[in-house]
Amino acid sequence: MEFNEAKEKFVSTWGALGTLWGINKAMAQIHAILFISPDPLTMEDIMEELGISRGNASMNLRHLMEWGIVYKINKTGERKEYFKSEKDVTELARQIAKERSRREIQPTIKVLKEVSGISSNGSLKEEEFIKKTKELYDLADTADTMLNKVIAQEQNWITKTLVKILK
Amino acid sequence: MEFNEAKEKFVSTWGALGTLWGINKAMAQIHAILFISPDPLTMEDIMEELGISRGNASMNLRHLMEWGIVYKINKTGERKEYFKSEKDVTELARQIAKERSRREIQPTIKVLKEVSGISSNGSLKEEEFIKKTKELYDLADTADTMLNKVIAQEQNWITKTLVKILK
DNA sequence: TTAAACTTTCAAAAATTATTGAAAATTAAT
DNA sequence: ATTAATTTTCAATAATTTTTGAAAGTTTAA
Repeated sequence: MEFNEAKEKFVSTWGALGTLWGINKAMAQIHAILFISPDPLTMEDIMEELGISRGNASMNLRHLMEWGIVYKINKTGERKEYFKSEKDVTELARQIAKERSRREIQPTIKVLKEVSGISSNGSLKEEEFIKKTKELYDLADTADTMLNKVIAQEQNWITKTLVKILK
Repeated sequence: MEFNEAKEKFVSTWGALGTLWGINKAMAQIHAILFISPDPLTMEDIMEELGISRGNASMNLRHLMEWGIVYKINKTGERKEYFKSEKDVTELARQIAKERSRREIQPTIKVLKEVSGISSNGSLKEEEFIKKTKELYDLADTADTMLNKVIAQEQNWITKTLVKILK
């Protein structure tokens, strides 16, 4: 496989994965080309490389910046804006995990806590509801805590060791 | 908050979370009502409770069965089919993780391995491509391994302890 | 301050995904 | 074998999401 084929394969796979994760294709693909590019790219570069419109590029770059995984840079003496992605994969994983926890897991945990807190009238239906939503609450809370700890900036001895042992 | 309000809130939150995770709303909501129901439900019950069509219920029940988190049961002497969900949250998490790993992470890992294996012509572009896709490969592989180990059926001493320590 | 270079916004169009509903298929009892 | 109960399939429709493109907005330099 030569470079261009590999690049296309990578970009389209990254786009497809994004789609499965609720991130739109253009956003994931823009991230992909920035991630593998040794130099920052302009909006024009991105539009051309992916064959997408200016509006699309602009909006998705904004989203990527909101996620904290793409930065805008200005080259002195140049009018155009350049974009580059977070290059450290650990940091990338951390940002994504953080964002997903904030947007998805935490709101869900909040609702699970609320609804599992109702008082039961003693019926089987209500007892079961409370029991099951409590169990989900515990699961989600554990998962979220672990996600945050494992990904946390300061990797402590335990987690570092753990990664080695588990892998 | 009384039971019906709590139930609706739970069902709709579960549906919304599913959507964010690339699982359609009906599928997630069907799972939700089965999960909190003390008894198995018929397709009719599900259609009525969620206000969805027969075709929709049928297809999404099939998907849930493919995911291994809903089972069909037949009551002796009854024509109708009943459905019940996996009730053990640990098992639920395990099945979901397994399915996602199989459908999403593993195919991605495969592509990353392929594309990072090309031979470079020595240019900065190609060197960077190989370096970055290799890093992603390592990250995805580590994440997948950990996911599988932590969720694995036979929780060993290390993981059990770990969950306690991290939480 | 004007003009050129560039970016953002957003209504409309296109593409994708989910849902319906009715016909076809299946199942089980008579 | 026929019928009635039930489920599945799938083409058509509806809903949602993404993308476009051009007008409006910004920024910088002269």
